[in-house]
Amino acid sequence: MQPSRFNVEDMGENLVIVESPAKAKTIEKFLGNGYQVKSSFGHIRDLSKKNLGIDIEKGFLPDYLVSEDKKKVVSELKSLAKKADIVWLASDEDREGEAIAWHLKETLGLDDKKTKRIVFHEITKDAILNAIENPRCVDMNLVMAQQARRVLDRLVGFELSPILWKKVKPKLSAGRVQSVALRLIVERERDIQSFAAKSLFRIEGVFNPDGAKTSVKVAAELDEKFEKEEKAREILEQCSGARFKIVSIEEKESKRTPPPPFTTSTLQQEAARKLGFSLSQTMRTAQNLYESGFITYMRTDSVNLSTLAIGAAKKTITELYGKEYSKTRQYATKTKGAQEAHEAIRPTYLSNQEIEAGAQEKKLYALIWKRTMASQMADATIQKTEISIGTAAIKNLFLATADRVKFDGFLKIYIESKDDDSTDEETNMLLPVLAVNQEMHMQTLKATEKFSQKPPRYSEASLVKKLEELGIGRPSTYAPTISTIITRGYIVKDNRAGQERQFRELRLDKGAVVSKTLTETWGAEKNKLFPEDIGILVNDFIVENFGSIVDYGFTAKVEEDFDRIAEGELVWNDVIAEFYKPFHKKVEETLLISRPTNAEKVLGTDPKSGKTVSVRIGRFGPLAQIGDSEDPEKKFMSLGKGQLIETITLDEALKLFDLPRSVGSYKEKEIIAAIGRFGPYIKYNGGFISIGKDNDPRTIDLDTSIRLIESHAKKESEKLIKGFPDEGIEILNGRFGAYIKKGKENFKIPKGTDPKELDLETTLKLIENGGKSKK
DNA sequence: CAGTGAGCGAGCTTCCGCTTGACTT
Repeated sequence: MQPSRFNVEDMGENLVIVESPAKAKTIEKFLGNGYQVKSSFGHIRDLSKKNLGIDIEKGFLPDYLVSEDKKKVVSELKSLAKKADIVWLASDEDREGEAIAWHLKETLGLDDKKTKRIVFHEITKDAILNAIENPRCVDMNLVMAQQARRVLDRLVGFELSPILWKKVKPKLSAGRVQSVALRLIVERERDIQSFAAKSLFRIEGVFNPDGAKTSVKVAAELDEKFEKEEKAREILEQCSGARFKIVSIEEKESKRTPPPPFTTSTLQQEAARKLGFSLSQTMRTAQNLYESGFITYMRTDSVNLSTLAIGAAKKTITELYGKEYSKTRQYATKTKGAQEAHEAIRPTYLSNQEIEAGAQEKKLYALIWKRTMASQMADATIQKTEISIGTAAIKNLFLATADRVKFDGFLKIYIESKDDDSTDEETNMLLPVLAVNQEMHMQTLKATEKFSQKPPRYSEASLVKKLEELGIGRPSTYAPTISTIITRGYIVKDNRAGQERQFRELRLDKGAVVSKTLTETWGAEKNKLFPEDIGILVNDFIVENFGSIVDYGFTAKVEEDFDRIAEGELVWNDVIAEFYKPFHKKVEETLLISRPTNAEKVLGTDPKSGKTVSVRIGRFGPLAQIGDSEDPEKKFMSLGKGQLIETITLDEALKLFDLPRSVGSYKEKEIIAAIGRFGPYIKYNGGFISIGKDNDPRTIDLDTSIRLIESHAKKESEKLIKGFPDEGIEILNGRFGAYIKKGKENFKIPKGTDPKELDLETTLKLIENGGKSKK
């Protein structure tokens, strides 16, 4: 099936190297005989990890090494390259891709004569054959721009992190991207803590055009809100018994356009909002879809669709919904610093509305299919009706609006979700036919106290959105960056219970205003990002000393320089030198100034003992302390979940010391209740039993504790399936099924083996060749 | 694998971006 111009005799042996193995497989099919397509699995070399991996004296000369896990790939590519007549470097067409091509050329020892650099924007036979006919050389300006990026990140990361080890705690980290992500979280938390909610009275009435005859209702809201309850009451009183009529009716038509196809960032956001997926879940599932050939590449910042895909969308939309639903659109990427080496994320075959795959894969595929299709569909036409209702009794007007979809267009299959989960207030989906001056009967009227909303906490997905807006980070690093600042203990992804708050409601009832105080729950958080004390400490330290690095515009600024290096207008190590001189000076200064990074905060005095109560970060995390450091009787307690040094009150700190507490005794042994690292627990007979969310260690009673102890003992007794005491081997029932335990190590049991039937010989064999599980 | 909270002081930790497996007690 191959075209004659590419037959074996003409071209000899050809080796094509791409970045991803899934891509390699597809391309090999298109090229056929004489072409072997292999993958480099991304970058093959990186800066040495010893010291900086950069010789600053020699103009920031990088010391590149083949990474340990890439040695196999590199040696395989080397031997294939030796046999090949031509090596085609087909890595992505962006800064990183160009660098990969150059590193391959250097590492494989390819000479210019037999090396060709090619790029293609879509994986179709035409595009690939066209690329092969138009080869070029490796663009060294672009490679040097990547080198500048790499060296800058290494300098920042490997000079800032050690300052933290010395001043705060070992193993901490800082970097151009992660430190900004942390800053966003810490600053947002402070905004939330300092936010003072204001309340306003909102007045809502329900009107009916013909008294009690029909059930058609118009819900309308007064065009003014009031700070004072008395003012709201006054309005309600004035409206009592008043005659209302329609003052105006306005009709407006508006269009809504579909959102562009998915990029990594928008896919992560929508999968979180619509499917409740975490970032890592989305990326893992998308990877599966990509490897099975269902979707295009999932790490992209491009909203571009190939002409092939646009054609397929037009055909499928016309078939499924009719010609009037199709509208061909080309989207332009607006994101800062986008490199657009790939297409948008879309189904490889748009005619496949559904696929055979796992449950998560199916759901994510359906989302991608709908979004891609919607992006090629017609605008929706919305008819908006605005009615105002007035009375001679007050100067204000009541306003009612209704949206009616005249033509659904793309809304037929896709509605984009919003970040804030504020529910839309009752809207009138259908307004009855009404006329100006028509009389309206007031059915109900009420005033409700509504509080202003605090700024929303970031979720993983909304943090990615913010980072992308700032041009910080890349599609391949959004999820790992957030994982890093969680692993460092800077932030947590957590749920928090809401608090109760009272609000007032006034209602007009038979001509009189009746008021009551009601209670609502507010501020509950699910899967949101919260800073931890150590994160706040590290952030403040970096903002104070290295504000320019965590400036929200820093990355955008250096990206401009990288672009100019790529254009050949600047020399890469000049750019680095200019940055490094003042940066390194500040590093040295900061190391010299020994400053107390961990000053304790005094909360007040313990009324019981008269001793000082303080909070600080200890060796094992944040703690509260009663009594000063010289006090031999001083007491410590770890802070609980959600408590921060910055915000904890004296009362909250004192409460911590209510635990551990003795619940009573059972079979002559004492039961102690407390809160540990894994949540609340009771301790009995030397063992720990988790008591779960439903029990509070401060109030748990003896009966409940005994029940928990008994059920725990029963579970423990069922844990041991079999034992070989002489060898110190046990076969146990664990969370993931049966496993073998020898000493402190665990071993797997292959599927299909009945653990009860295992004899010593096979068990020993399993231990010997069976994969040891870590830890 | 939980309740601690000082300690002799070797050698280690760490960045961002490109890619997939190996792995889960």
